[in-house]
Amino acid sequence: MIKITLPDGSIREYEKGTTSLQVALSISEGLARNVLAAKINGEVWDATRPLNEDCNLTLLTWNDTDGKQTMWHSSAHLLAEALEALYPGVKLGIGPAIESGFYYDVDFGDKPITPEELPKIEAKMQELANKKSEYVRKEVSKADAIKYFTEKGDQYKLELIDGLPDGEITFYTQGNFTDLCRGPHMPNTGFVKAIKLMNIAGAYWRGNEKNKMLTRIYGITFPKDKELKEYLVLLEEAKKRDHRKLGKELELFHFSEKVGMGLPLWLPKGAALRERLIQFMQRAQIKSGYLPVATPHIALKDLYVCSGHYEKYGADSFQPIKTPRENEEFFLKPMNCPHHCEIYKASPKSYKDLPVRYAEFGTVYRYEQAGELHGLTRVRGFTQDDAHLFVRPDQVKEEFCKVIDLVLHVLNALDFKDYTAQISLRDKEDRSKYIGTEANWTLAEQAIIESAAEKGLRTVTEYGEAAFYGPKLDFMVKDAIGRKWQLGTIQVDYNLPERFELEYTGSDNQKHRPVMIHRAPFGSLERFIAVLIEHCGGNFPLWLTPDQIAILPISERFNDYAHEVLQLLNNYDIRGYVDDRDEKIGRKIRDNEMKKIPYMLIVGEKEVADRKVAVRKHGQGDVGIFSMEEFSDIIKNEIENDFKKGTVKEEVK
RNA sequence: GCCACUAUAGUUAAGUGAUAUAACAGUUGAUUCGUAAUCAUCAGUCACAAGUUUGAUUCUUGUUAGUGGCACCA
Repeated sequence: MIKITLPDGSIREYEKGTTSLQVALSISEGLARNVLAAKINGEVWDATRPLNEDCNLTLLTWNDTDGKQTMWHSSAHLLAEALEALYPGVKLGIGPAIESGFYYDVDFGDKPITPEELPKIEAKMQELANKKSEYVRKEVSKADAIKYFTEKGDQYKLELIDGLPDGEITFYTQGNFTDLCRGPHMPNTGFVKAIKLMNIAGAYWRGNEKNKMLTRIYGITFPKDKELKEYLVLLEEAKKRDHRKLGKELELFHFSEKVGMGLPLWLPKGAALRERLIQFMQRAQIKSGYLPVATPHIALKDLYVCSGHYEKYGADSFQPIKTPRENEEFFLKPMNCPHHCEIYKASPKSYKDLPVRYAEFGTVYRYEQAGELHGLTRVRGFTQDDAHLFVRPDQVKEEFCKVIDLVLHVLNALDFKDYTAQISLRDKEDRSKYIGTEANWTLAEQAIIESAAEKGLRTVTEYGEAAFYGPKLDFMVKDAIGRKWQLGTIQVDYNLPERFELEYTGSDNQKHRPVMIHRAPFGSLERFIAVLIEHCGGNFPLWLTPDQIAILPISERFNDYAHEVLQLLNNYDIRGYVDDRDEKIGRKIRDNEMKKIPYMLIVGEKEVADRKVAVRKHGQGDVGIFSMEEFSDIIKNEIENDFKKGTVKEEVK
């Protein structure tokens, strides 16, 4: 007999070799019907796998993330089975579950499939699912595994087997399909009741661009048809928040083929938004002891040779601009840091001067490959809210923590709650791509890890994601359709001070090397605004929105009063416009609702007589009649509330 | 850059081997209006280039740009 501990703490005894599914059955038949997999001592197992020792057991259903993942992974196998049935001779790559659904990478040989064929594949999958074929796990020797796939002629699987140790290889079979797979899988294919193959894309085998490109088919499955429908509706809703769509509708920015791809043009309303964000950051930075600096858009090649950027990115940058006579080479600036190093060097520094914090809204240009451009999130010309802190080694952690505060101030002020801080460290094995000494890297990595822990950030650690010159802490936020983007970034750099031979005089009267911290709480303004648009669905916080109010005269007769109201409210720092088009009030309301204007002030006979305004709030409707002073208080309070959430400590120096 | 798909007016779309349709936006005029679309009027386009064809917006090829991925991201 073995003892099985259930999540509620109760312990039950079963015969050795009992499966999780049988355990479920002993609890309730309904539960057993819904069990997709089981978590055994924290590890996800097939529900049909025999249990031979005492263990903790959690049954997993569709309501558990791991349950969903199991079903989606099994669905990938179902897709593969359907593909083998419909397209004999296809070669299979890998087919994992992903955050929403699954994919399978397939080599169709010389006859690629088209999106029109997807419904046919879906139908086949459903047909196979309805057979309720069991997923059967089998441990195989490496030799047998190689034999099987050699006979099948699937070189991709053979390549995968090649990298696996003998004795740890398992096959899973359902129906007529057998795949190399670690598992786990759901008990049988019958759980799949709704299937949607989303799209087809190319993907390099094993993610290496030197390898062949396989066809990747993305799909998702559900245990109920209703859930699929809901999911598709959700996707539609998300598309409505796409910043590219809203940017057009709200007249924020524009791309022109004539100007060039990836080069955003900011329209007046978008520019107004940008300006507000810049002001917001400038205020916070002044409080935190930053010194504004400004640098040109081009610099001599030598600057980037010195910084190391030329060696690393020279070939993948916009190519140099040459002077006609001297033939000097200038590069468009891809970073602000080398310039700031030169500013640091412009005067001798004492240990008493540090930390020095140079801040610049610097516009930089990077040659991004055509295929990677995406709305405002990935562009070729963008503005960073960049700053470089030159600090003594003993100040690194304190300064790092202060920068985290600043980033949190930004995220709080804009109501971002769902973010993760990603700690990017060196690749564990390959260290050839990094420059700088082992000791400095270790110091920097430690500083980041400790600061993040001290600030209580929710972190994920990624090895191999560090910049070539140092580790970093990135704040990752999701867009409307779940794609993750890096916003704020903080990076420790021991390399540039070395390369630029930066120094300060210590209390010992000796020369010392400062440490540099790169930081950009927004990251790039372009990307930040893109994510912000999607985050708030175009309904910006009142302090930020380009137009806070629209004044709507009932008819032409009240236009003069409307303009007078605007003038008065301008004096209270409230901005907006008068909608004095020759339209009926219903029309004006509709149009301004669509433009997501936070407050509409309607003025007619009564309002003129009382010198008041009828206030209508976006998305809520009529909220009553107020005097200008009362209305200004409403606005002021709302803005204050937005800001109460974030705080920046005053810098005392 | 790679794989696949797309390109019709400012926007969103319909359609065709004989130069094309609608809605909204825009113009002009009427209307002077009380909380999500007043009526009428006018105007404007088949991304670009080459080819096939009596004839191409439609078919083919190329270019450019966009979309979904992959790879890349100082």
